Amino acid sequence: MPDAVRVRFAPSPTGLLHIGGLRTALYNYLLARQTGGAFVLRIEDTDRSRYVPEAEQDILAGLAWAGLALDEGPTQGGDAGPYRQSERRDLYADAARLLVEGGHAYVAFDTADEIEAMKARRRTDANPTPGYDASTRGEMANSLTLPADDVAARLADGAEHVVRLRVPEDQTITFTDRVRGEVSFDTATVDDQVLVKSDGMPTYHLANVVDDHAMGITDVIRGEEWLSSVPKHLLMYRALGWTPPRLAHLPLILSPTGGKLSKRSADRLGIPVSVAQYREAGFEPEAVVNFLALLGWNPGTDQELFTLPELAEAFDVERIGTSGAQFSLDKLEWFNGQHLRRLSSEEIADRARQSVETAVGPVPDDALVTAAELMHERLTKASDLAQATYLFQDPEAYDPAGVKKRWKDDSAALVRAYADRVEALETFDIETTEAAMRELAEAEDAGFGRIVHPVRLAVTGTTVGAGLFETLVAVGQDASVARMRRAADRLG
RNA sequence: GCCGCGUUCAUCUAGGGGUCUAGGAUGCCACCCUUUCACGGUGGUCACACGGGUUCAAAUCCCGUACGCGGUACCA
Repeated sequence: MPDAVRVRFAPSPTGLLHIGGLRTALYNYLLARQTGGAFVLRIEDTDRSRYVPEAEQDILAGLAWAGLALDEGPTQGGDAGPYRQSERRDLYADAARLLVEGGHAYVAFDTADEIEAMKARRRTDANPTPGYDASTRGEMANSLTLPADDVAARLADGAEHVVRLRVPEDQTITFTDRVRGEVSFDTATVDDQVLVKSDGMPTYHLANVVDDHAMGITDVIRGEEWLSSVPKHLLMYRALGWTPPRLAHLPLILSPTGGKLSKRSADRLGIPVSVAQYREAGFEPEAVVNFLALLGWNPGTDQELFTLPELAEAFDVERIGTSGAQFSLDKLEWFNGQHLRRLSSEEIADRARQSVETAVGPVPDDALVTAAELMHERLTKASDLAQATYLFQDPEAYDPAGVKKRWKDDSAALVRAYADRVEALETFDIETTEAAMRELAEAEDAGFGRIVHPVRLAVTGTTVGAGLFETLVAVGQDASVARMRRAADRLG
């Protein structure tokens, strides 16, 4: 029986939670739920220059919105805390010391200028980006080249320094990625990564390895951008005598035009990129989650519609795809409509309330639910309900194209005649209003369509919407009659 | 440039030597349903990047090329 699965989502609080980040979080969450393991949130705030104070709150809000409940994290705690890297510095310092003492890392004093000078010196057409590595570390100022007492003196002096990983020269690091299979790197292509920055903070690489080990993380699921740093991480695990977690690197989410889905490209294409934007755009979390889950993973069956628990059951790391997936707003909207249709009218009313009230002011509960019932099958987003303003107030205008198409010479007279019949109805419901119209059509020897379309226009101001008689009932007897007469007067 | 990863309809994808004249979904088009618009239903449109090999047989395996993406930071 293997150890219980522990996974983490480890975002850096440098901005709003990105949609790609949410997918990474989702896959981790799914694995945790499916195995009965733990889903941990760790805030990787080791870069002071890029730190955004509101980001952590946004990450928390985004995960909560999507329904990805945390088992451990900075706000609810857990046995493996603290969950912010800025609060775990001692751990990193200890690990760095161990690495240096074991000869797997070293202290370096080079300034940025000196490193740049080395690179300039080494730069050739064949090698435009020389690294700080086994081939160059010998000519730099570090504890490998300087006499021990000099190093000690500098350190005692408080000289600025970093700790670098001492990457061996000629090794091949091979590992198994659960998505990609066997991957290998030659250490000659890996440079001596800075592990501790001159401000004393660890870089991602050190902190990540230390924390994944300290927190008992068994499975790392993260973006493909980390694949090439795996050898560095593995070298550290080996040097520290720790067992590395299982690894799975996710293909990236691409913009609809194929490039990287960056803030900038997304803005240009008019697609949201942060989770907060999806929420504001009126997408349902269930739909976003479903869409994201299928962007790079598939269940191997024809099922496309999933709830979060269904996803947790069907999820399988081995079925994650290998190639980048382009984001498609069309498909997301389809998922949104599908998930909307699975909600009750009460739930839709709830989710549409804000947009509706922004459009027409306060609306009573029952009116909102009635409206939701009527428009249920027609909504792509709950907020679309706000477009049917006629369900809540008299139409202010009549769609010109609709008038042109549907309002004929006899329309005013027919609408007035129908208004009279509706007004006289003792029972006002779908059956009686429809019967009244059929009778009128017969009496006037006018086609049903000659009446129904103008009446819709008169009552709603548009040519589209739910069934007319259902709409009439929702609007109410008096209001319907009044609207018909007013339209007959106005449109002539 | 170098290193790594990838490449099936416009898009998300199934498939992993014969069952593939390549399946599903979105999009688009048409038709049906229908008082409108949707929903739903039916049908259509549309793909194995290219070139070599291996094999009786390749979308599937191997090699190369092209293209794309990632990395090449004291950012994550």
